[in-house]
Formats: sequence, C-alpha cells, structure tokens
Amino acid sequence: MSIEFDNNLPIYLQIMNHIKRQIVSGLLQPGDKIPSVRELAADLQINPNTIQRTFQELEREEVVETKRGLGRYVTSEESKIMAIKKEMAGDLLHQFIHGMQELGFKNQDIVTIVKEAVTADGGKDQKGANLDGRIAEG
Amino acid sequence: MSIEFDNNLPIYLQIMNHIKRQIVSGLLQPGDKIPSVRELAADLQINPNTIQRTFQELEREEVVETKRGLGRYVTSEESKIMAIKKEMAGDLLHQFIHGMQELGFKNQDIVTIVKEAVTADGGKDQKGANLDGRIAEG
Amino acid sequence: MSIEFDNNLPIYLQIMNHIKRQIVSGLLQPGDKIPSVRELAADLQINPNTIQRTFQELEREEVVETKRGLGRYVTSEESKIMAIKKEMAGDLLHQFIHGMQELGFKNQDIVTIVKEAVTADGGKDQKGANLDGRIAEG
Amino acid sequence: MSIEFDNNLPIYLQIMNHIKRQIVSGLLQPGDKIPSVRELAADLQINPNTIQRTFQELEREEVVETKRGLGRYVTSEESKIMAIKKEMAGDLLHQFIHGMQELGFKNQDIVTIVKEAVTADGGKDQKGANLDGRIAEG
DNA sequence: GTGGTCTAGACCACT
DNA sequence: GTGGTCTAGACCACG
Repeated sequence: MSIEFDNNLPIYLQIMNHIKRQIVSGLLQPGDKIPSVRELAADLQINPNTIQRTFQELEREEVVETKRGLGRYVTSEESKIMAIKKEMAGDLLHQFIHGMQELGFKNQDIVTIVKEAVTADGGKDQKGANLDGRIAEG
Repeated sequence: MSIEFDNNLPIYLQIMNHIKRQIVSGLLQPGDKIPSVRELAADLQINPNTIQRTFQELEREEVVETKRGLGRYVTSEESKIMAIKKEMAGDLLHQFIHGMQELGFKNQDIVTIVKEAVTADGGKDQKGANLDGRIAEG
Repeated sequence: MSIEFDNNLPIYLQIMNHIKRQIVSGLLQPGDKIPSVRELAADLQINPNTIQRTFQELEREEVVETKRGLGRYVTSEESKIMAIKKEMAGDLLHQFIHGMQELGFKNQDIVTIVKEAVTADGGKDQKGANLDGRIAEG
Repeated sequence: MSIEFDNNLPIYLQIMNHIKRQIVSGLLQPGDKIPSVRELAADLQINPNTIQRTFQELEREEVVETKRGLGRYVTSEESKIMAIKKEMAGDLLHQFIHGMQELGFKNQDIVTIVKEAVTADGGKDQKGANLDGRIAEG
C-alpha cells in the first residue's frame, strides 16, 4: 500500500478513505485481515498514533472489527459495505453535479462532459480536456 | 450576499469559492467592483481580517485586482476567468470520475448514473437515488 | 509622459522618482517649466490630490520651485541637481553591492557580473542571464 | 537570529528576505528545520501571527515545506534554491543597471563605479564615494 | 509540541 | 473611504 498525501486533508482521513475504497472496490474482501497499526505505520512512514486514529474511526463506522488478540478484520456484513459504497458514490455524485450547476453548466452539458471524459481515456489526467466547447456555451 | 458556512472548510476559503463561482457564472462581470473588506465583513458577520485574507488569496489567483484607495475589482481579463472556470470544472470532473472508478464503477455505469441523476430532478438532494441498481452490478 | 505603476510603491513616490530621473538625466533642464497639477493628473489618469502630493514632496526636497501665478519650475541650482544625482546613484550602488554580498557573492564576482550584464545588451531584460556560472561558484 | 527592522517595509517581508538570504547563502541548508512560529516570534519579539504570515509566503514560493505536526523545513530541492538565488541576484542587477542608466550613466561608467566601490572597502557605507568624477562626466 | 484559523481592535498610507 | 499591516489572545486539529 502506498498513498500520495494531500497536504490539505488530515492524513488519518486520507488513509481511512483509502482503506474504505479498497474494501468497497473488492480489493479487500469481507472478513479479510487488515494490517496491524505498527505494520501499516512502518509501511507508510506515518506516526502510529495517526494510524491508530484511522482505525478508531473505521471501527466507529463499523467498517472494521477488532477481534481481541487476533487483530482487525474487514466487517463481514456485506450490507454494511454496500451501504458505504452507496454513500460514497452518492456524495461524489451530489458534489459533482451541484458544483457544476453552480459553475453555470446546464444538465445536458454535464452529461455530455462526463461522456466525453470517460470515452477519452478512462478518466486519468484529462483535467479540463474537452471542456472548452461547453464552457464557451455555458 | 449570504453564505451557509460549513464547519469543515476554513471560512476564508468558502467565501473565496463563493466569489469565484459568482464570477465564473457571470453574476459578477469582469471589471465589476466587489464589496469592500469592511462592507462584506459587516454583511456576512465575519471579522474583517478574515475577509482580507479571502481577498488576498483571490488576488494571488489574479481573479480580482486592487486599485489603491478605490477598492477591488473583478479582473477584466476574460481569458483569466475562462481559465478559472475550466480549472474548477476540470477539478470537479476529475475528482468525480476518479473517485467513482476507485469505488469500482465502470465508465459506462458512471455515464448512466449521471444521466439518471440529472434527468431525475435537476441535481438537488438526489444523494444516492437511482444508484442501487448500478451498485449491485459494480 | 507615461509611467508603468508598480502596485507596491505609492503612486506619488513613483511619479516623484520619475520626475527626478528626468531632471537628473537632463531630460528636464534647470529652469524648465513642469506641467501643472491638473495637466499631469489628466495625462496620467491620476487623482489630482496625488499629483499635488508629488509636487509638495519635490518642493520639500528643493527639486522644484513654485513661482506664484506662473507655475512650477525645475530648480536652477545645478549643484542641487548634482547632489540629487549623487544621492540616487549612491543609494542604487549601495543597495546593489550590499544585496549581492548578502547573497554570498564575492566582490570580484560582482564586478564580473556587472561587466557581463552591461556588455551583453545594455541592461534591458537580461535578468539573471550570465549569472549561472557565478552562482555555481558563489 | 536578529534583524534590524526598517520601518518602510512590512516586517513579514523583511523576515522573509532574511530567511531567503540565509538559505541562498548556505547558512540554512536544504532539509534543515527552521524555527517554529512561536520560537521565532519569541526570539524576534514579533507577534506569532506575523511570523505565520512570513512562513505562509515562503511556503507559497516553495522555499520551505511544512511537515504536519513536525515543523517546517527548508526545501530539499536544491534547484529551487538555485532558482531563488538567481532570481534575487537578477532583480538586484536589473534594478541597479536600469536605475543607473535612467540617471544618465553610460555602461562603461557603471562598470567603473562598481569596480571602484568594491575595491575601496568591500561595499560597506561607501555611499557616494568615488562617484563624483563619474557624475561630472555623465 | 506543531501549524492553521479566527476574532477584536488598532494604526497607517493612499486616493 | 479604501486596503495593508500588526498585535493580542484564543481555539482547534494534527502527530
């Protein structure tokens, strides 16, 4: 595991999101063991306190469970994972559409922009590409 | 002008984004005078220093210009405004598509979800609606 | 007359320096009439109060003199002009050499850099050209 | 660290330049920890907010980096430091030569004046010394 | 301990 | 009246 850290967001949140994404996308399966605090801390070169906080929060959200003396495991409740996926996707969607509307884009434009971005190269590094036409109209 | 403040983000950034959106969406035109520090501070019930910080950052991004002793004005370089709009839209787009891909959605699913969200109700509060089907497949 | 204004320095100071430079370099001769406040204000698109302040300061430095009802004139005391030239040149020189020394340049390097800059193109827009070698050594 | 403050320039800029000079001249090495906000504030008898502002600007220029919870460090990119040194020296050079030319000095005179100033006493307080001859000719 | 943000109130220079 | 800077003191999140 390796993460590019963004200075604006707390590290523990970034790691949290990273793990949630791994779970939601299936990379970590329900019931899988997750690394120990000290292991992950060494791996990511992060203060163990920060990792500890990450896990605390994940536990609070019932994404991982602690088995005493054995370690931490991804929750085996698949419905919980589904709920998280739905929540994360809903947040992304809402934030995107709301944001685009505030910038003055019309709904139809938004769909077109997404379609173009996605067919172009799969979404990597096309920041702003294909946007020019829409903006001129917007 | 009135803003609902979100506790997670610094106030000065929220005001900054608010003004950038007003400019980019055409509500504030190039060359328009923007409120004075004291005026906006009184209006929003925010400390003048915080407003000052907001404007300072907007100036650094060349979105507004100061005319000494007269006040601050929206930049009259329309190309700059276009660039900002493109940047803001590109960021939103990238964040959305990248995020959805990390959650395990396929490109075609992403397009469909956006299309449904947009045709449903115009993008307001549809958090998670219509997502269920796609998630089951993803 | 036209001046490119730098936002960091007060406008009245910039105009002041501009006029002093014109005098010192001979462009304005001792005894020459200088423009009236309202004339210069209109010409430079500057608030007349600012021009007024400019002239006040120039008068305080005895660079210009007012002849009542006739207008303002460049001082006819050539020794005064010489003194100003010497002062301005001395300031420039001191600021330059002191600054370069603080950056870690040796005296011999400073001379070489100036020589190269001056022989290159006369001092315009060669910001940093020919500096590379010296910096590596410095 | 101690600085003589000049009332004309904002304190935060003076501290900024002071630190940049320390870095550029090698007194602070790449990767070195710089004093904390509170520490430097106490040391210089300056309000911590002012120091904060100083560091914020240095960060914007990528001269220092923040490691969250740990402190601030001189950038380890030596090329960046070189670029800063080049920029600072270029600015000094340009300002000096351009200024002297505006005063009516010829290129050869400028070189001679610098040479004399530097050989005289190393650049300290020779304001105007040795200038007289040149000025008479200029 | 570190930096980041915010408030309150003040003074100054400029137009 | 405008923006720019500075002080004093406070609270918070992060590591």
